[in-house]
Amino acid sequence: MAREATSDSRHEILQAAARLFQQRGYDATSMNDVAGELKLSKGGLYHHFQSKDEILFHLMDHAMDITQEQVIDRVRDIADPEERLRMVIRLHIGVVLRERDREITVMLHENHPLPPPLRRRINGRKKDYVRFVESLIAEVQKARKSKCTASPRAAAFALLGMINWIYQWYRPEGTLQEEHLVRQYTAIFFAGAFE
Amino acid sequence: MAREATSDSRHEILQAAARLFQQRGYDATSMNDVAGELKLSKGGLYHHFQSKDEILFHLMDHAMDITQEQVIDRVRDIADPEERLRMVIRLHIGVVLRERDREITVMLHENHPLPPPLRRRINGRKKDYVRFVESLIAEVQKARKSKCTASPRAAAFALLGMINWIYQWYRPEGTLQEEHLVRQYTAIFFAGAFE
DNA sequence: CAGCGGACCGACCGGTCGGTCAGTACGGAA
DNA sequence: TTCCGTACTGACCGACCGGTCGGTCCGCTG
Repeated sequence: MAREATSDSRHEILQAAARLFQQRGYDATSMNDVAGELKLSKGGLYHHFQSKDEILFHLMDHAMDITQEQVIDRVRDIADPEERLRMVIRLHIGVVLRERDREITVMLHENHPLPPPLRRRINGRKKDYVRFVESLIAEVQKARKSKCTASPRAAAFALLGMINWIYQWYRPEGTLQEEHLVRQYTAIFFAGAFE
Repeated sequence: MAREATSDSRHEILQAAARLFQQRGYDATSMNDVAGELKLSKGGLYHHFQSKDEILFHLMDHAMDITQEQVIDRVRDIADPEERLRMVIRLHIGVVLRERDREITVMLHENHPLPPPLRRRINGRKKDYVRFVESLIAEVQKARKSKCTASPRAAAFALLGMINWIYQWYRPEGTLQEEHLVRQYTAIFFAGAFE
């Protein structure tokens, strides 16, 4: 009971913080701003978290949890590597665009220097994800017996770059909708922009 | 004389600010930090610029000048659209990686809310550049008589995303060097990751 | 009922921020 | 020599920052 209430509070704080950090940026958001969003004082905030840094860390760590659950775990059972990669592209775009998952864009954008141990943990998880995409690309290249002009590493960075950059320009009310984006990005990555 | 000296000072201030903003971020860099880099007091800084915002604006505006000079102006005389696009990719990557041009990554990363007129000017110039790339892609598609599976707009965003994201992970001491990057990104964008 | 402990408030801390301003040093024009 | 504009200093301002702390409220347990 008590534990759950605490956990709920922490979760609500993280949600409010994610929304504000995404809108105004981490540095430009004060702890008073976060407290004001909830029915809480700044002091009350520090009952749940030790520091502003800790909030950012948990936000980012949660963003990596979301990526794990919403992307990696959901493609595990797809046998064909190419289909798996196509689904990764679709799901990863979905996670970046989903308005509910604001933690993702906060994690993508903020590079506030966390205390080294925390920073290492987040960076490690990010690198794991890059390696996951990289090895999947390598698998597809192998299955297709392609000439391998592109190294899996560079291809992974290119793919993650084009998807992760979306948050910089995407507007839900714009003409480019999620399904179009998925199809076009997939086509470009698999066959280039001119096939 | 006097005007040139002033102009020189402003330029030096912008350079120092660009370096610090890139390293620590705009919000985390104080005007004292900037002054400390030069032989100047904070008050002296305000003799050359009205506000911290104004420095950021001129930094970003200069970043767009660099893009204009180092990319757009240098491909104007290339007749073949495909060759022109290949050169744009090469030059744009060069600008993002060049350590001298720190303004570029500051402009790419910071989204501090500038006063609306200034914000509009920067956003306008950014959009102009996207349109430049977009129309170049359309031209290449036309010349190649390609089936046009990808809309030029989405392709432009994809290309700019994969290139602009580079600053997030690139380390000069790493194994992926500029020339490799240029060749692989060009290959991927033209023919996909598996041809 | 007592009393304990988690949740929370709000005043407060030292420090830093962006920005201001009176004053000064100085080079050149008159 | 006087005077003026430019470049610049350094002390200073009010606002606000992240974080702390003594104390209060209240539901649960015994």
